[in-house]
This record gives sequence, C-alpha cells and structure tokens, in this order.
Amino acid sequence: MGITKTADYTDHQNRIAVLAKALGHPARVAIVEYLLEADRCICGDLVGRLPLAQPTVSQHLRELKTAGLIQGTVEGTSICYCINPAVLQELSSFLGQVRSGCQCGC
Amino acid sequence: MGITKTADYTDHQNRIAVLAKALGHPARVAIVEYLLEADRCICGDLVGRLPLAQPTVSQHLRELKTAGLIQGTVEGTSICYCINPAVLQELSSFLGQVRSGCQCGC
DNA sequence: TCTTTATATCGTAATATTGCAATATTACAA
DNA sequence: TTGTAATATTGCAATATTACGATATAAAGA
Repeated sequence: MGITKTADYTDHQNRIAVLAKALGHPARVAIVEYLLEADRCICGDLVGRLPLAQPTVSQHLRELKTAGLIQGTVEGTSICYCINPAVLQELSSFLGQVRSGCQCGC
Repeated sequence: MGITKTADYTDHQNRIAVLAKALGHPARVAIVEYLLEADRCICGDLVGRLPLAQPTVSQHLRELKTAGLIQGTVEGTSICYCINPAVLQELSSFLGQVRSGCQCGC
C-alpha cells in the first residue's frame, strides 16, 4: 500500500517517526553536517557540494524544514537556513531515554 | 526516480541515514518503545498490540534488525528480540554532536 | 525596464515503502 | 509422523520517495 496508518499511533510516536524520517536520507544528513560546520547556509552553498541538482537540494531542504529540523529566514534573494536545536532535542532525548532505559532481555 | 545515490555520500552519512530511516515509521518507534518497557519481545507480543497484521509486524522487525537497532536470538519456535544499545548509541552520539556544536547563524 | 541571481514549484519517470493474504518454514509435542 | 504454534517469505496493489528538467517567482542591480 505505501500508506502509513498514522491515526493508529500516538502523537509522540508519529512525531519521532517524522523527525527520524527527515534524517533518513544521506543528503539530508550531509546538509545537517554542513550546517554544523557553517552555522548557516543558503541553498546555493549546498548545490555543488552535494551530488544533486538544485531542485533536488531545494526539495531536501523543504523536507528538513517541514519536519522542523531546520528553519529558514528570507534574506533578499536568498534564504538563510540553520538548525533548530529545540527540535533536534526532541529526537535526541527520545534516543537518550531508550538508551538509558533499555536492557537486553535475551 | 526513488533511488538514493548512496555511492556519492560518506559511509558515515549513509550509516546515520540507515539508522534514522529505520526509526522513520511510527510502528517501528512503537516497537522500540515496547522493547524499552519489556526489555524483550517476540513477534507475537507485538501482533495485537500494533494495528498491523503479523506479516507486517515481522517485516518491521526485520527492518529494525537489518539496520542493527535490534537483535534477535532464536528460542525454540520463537525469536527473542531486544534493543542493541551500541547501535542506538551511534545515532544518539551523532545527534548529540550536532546539538552541542550547532549555532544558528541567521 | 530588462537582466541576472537565487530559490521554489510543477510535472514526470524510476524506484522504494507499506500492508496484507496466502503460503512456506521451523521447532516441538502428541 | 502428524499436528500445531510461531515466524518468515512471497507476491501484489496502493502509495510515497527520489531525482531532475522546465518553468515560475521574487529581489536587486544595470
């Protein structure tokens, strides 16, 4: 089917899944890594650095933005993107919780 | 196209993407959450708890296992699954790195 | 105004994912 | 050996994702 039955899960489960999915592509990992180095970027900075055409880069930026992982502010002709630490924290704290609370029972 | 050009990214970027993608579905988040509570589970524990048929649950378990997030050991007719903390750590430390090193530049 | 620059959106092809019914496999018990 | 219980695999339909060329939009400069 290809359709996820989101209505049958908790908001939290859906939220974590959305955030994780946003990082579930190497290009988007690369974008986040670049932002970690550069603190900010415009789409054009990534085109040329990534093995993707401009529309594809733009599309990946939009997905990161839709998930909330990055935010963009208009600056003339450009849009300045940067990481949203608060949203990153959501995913990070979920993983921390699992990691600290888990215990292999097999 | 639907095909990701993995060859054009670093091993680390691909690795993080694979782990994140494995968590990129609410059913798989729910499985990890259940494992956090129960420490272990067999497929049958999840069927009935999740709004999915047995083959679909099995498929999600396989994806988590392929990524390395969980491991399964055979126990007679059942397979006992549990979280793999070391692999979880990989993703967790990536996020920690990003979170601690990032600074909004816009 | 016309052009250039920067980015987004549209349309589309190729491929991947999701979900399930049907079936196969495997281990164990009677 | 036959049956049963627990999972996995197969095959398929519906939908989502990925990627890019073509085009649209919007700001700024000549």
